[in-house]
Amino acid sequence: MDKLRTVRGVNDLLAENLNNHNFVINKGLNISKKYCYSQIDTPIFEFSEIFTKPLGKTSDIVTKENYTFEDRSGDLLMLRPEGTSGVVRAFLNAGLTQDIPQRFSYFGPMFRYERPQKGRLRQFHQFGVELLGISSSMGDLEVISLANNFLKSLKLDNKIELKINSLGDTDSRLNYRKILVDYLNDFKKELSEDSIKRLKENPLRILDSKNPSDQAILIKAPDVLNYLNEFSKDRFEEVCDGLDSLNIDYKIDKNLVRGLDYYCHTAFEFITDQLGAQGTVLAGGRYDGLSEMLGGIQMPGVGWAAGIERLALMINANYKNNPDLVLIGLSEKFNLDLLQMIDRLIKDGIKTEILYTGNVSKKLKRANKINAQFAIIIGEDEISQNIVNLKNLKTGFQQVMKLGDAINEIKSLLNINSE
RNA sequence: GCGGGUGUAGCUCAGUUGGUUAGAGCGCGGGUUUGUGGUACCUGAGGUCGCCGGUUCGAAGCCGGUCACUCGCCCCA
Repeated sequence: MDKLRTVRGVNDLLAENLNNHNFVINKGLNISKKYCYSQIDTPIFEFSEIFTKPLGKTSDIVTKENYTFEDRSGDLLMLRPEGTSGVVRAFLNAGLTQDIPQRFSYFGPMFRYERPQKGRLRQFHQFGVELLGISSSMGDLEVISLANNFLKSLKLDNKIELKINSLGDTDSRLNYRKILVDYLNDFKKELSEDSIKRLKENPLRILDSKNPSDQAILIKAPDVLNYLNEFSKDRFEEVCDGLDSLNIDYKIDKNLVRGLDYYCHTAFEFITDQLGAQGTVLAGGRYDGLSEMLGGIQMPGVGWAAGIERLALMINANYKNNPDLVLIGLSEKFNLDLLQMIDRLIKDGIKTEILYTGNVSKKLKRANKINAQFAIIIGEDEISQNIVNLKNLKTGFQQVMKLGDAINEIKSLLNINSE
C-alpha cells in the first residue's frame, strides 16, 4: 500500500451520497412496512454452501465472483453476494415455517468480485423484500406491486420500465431447455465463444446475450412461453392479467432470464436506459425450490432486490445539514457556557453547532458558510446579565433577550416543534 | 476475465511541435475590520503532472509496464 486508498471497487460514502442512499433505504423500509413486511438483518457472511447450493454451480457469482475465506477454525465462509439465501436460511433457522406467510425486508452490503464500473461495485448495497409461503400468483403480484410503489415513491417510475417473463416450473424448464439446445446446436459454429460454453452449462442464459450474431440466431429461436406446460402457462397469464388490473405497465420479454439457478416461474426486472450497461435497477422472481436446496422443507417464495447505488444515482435527495443556530462566544473562555446551553437547545429541537475558534468576524463568516439561520453571541455583558444576543443571519437584525425568549423566537420563525 | 478512453492544486480544467521557475477559475489561509458575516480589494499557502521504468542534452506531453477511474463486453442489482 503506497498511498492511502480504498481497495478496488469499494467506496467511501460521504455525506451527500450517503444521504441519497438513506433516502432510498427509508423509502423502501416505509413502503414495505405498509405492506406489513418486517425488517430482517442477517449476517454479511455465511457458510459458503448457503450461497453455492442455491445459486448453482455454473453461475459466475459462485465460480469466480465471490469473496471466500477460511476462518481460524477452518470453516469455509463467503461474504454474501446476494440477500435472498441468507433470509431464507434465517427463516428456516427460526422455525417460522410454522407461521406462514412471512414477509421480510432487508438492506445492506453485498460483495461480488467483478470488474468495477459506475453503478457496479465490489461492495455494493441492496434493498430487498421476500415473501415466503405463498405459492399462488398473488405473491408475485404483491411483490411487484410493492416494487412499483417503491419506485414511484422515488419518483422514478417514468424512467424505469418493467419487463417480465416466465421460466415455468421444473418440468417446463427442463423441456424447454432441451428444445432450445437442439435449436442452438444447429448454429453452433455461428454462436459466440461465451454462448458455446453456456450451451452446456446454462443454455437459458444465451437468450439474453448481446452478441449480434447470437441475437440474429435467437430471433427464430423457440419461445419459452410456448413451451410452458398448462399449469405454468395459466400461472403466467394470471400474473399478466393481475398486472393489467393493477394498472402496472409491463412488457413481456421472452429473453429475460434470471442468472441464478433458484428462480422459477415469474422473473422480472425494472430497467432504465439512464445507467448504461448497468440498467437493471431492481430485479427478482419466484424461487420455490430455494428452501429445499438449502436443506429445508418445500417452501414457495418470491422476492426482489434493488441496487441502492443504482437508484441513488438516479435521484437527488437534496442534502442539507445546515444548523438552525450557531453559538458564538467572544473568546474561547465562553465555550463551556455554550456547551451547557446546547443541552437546552437540542431538547427544543434546534439544530445547533458551536463555533469554537476564531474571532467573532471569523465565526460569523463560518456561520454564513455553513448556512446557519441564527447566531447566539455571548460575552461578558450577556453572561453577567443572564441574557443572550440573538442575531438573525438572514436579516441581520439582532437584539438581546433571555435565552428562553430566544428559543421561542427561533422555534416560531423556523417552525420547529420540540419533542 | 477481454477491448477502448482518461489520470496535472481540495474541486473543475488549461498547458502549442518535447525546452527555463507547470498555470487559471472556484475553494482554502491571512489582512483591510481587536464585539459582528455575506460584497469588494490586497495577500499567502497549496503540485513527486497517478506510480515505476525507458528514450532524450532535456519529458506533464513520446515509448513500455503498472494502478485507479470510466465506456463497452461479460456478469448482474
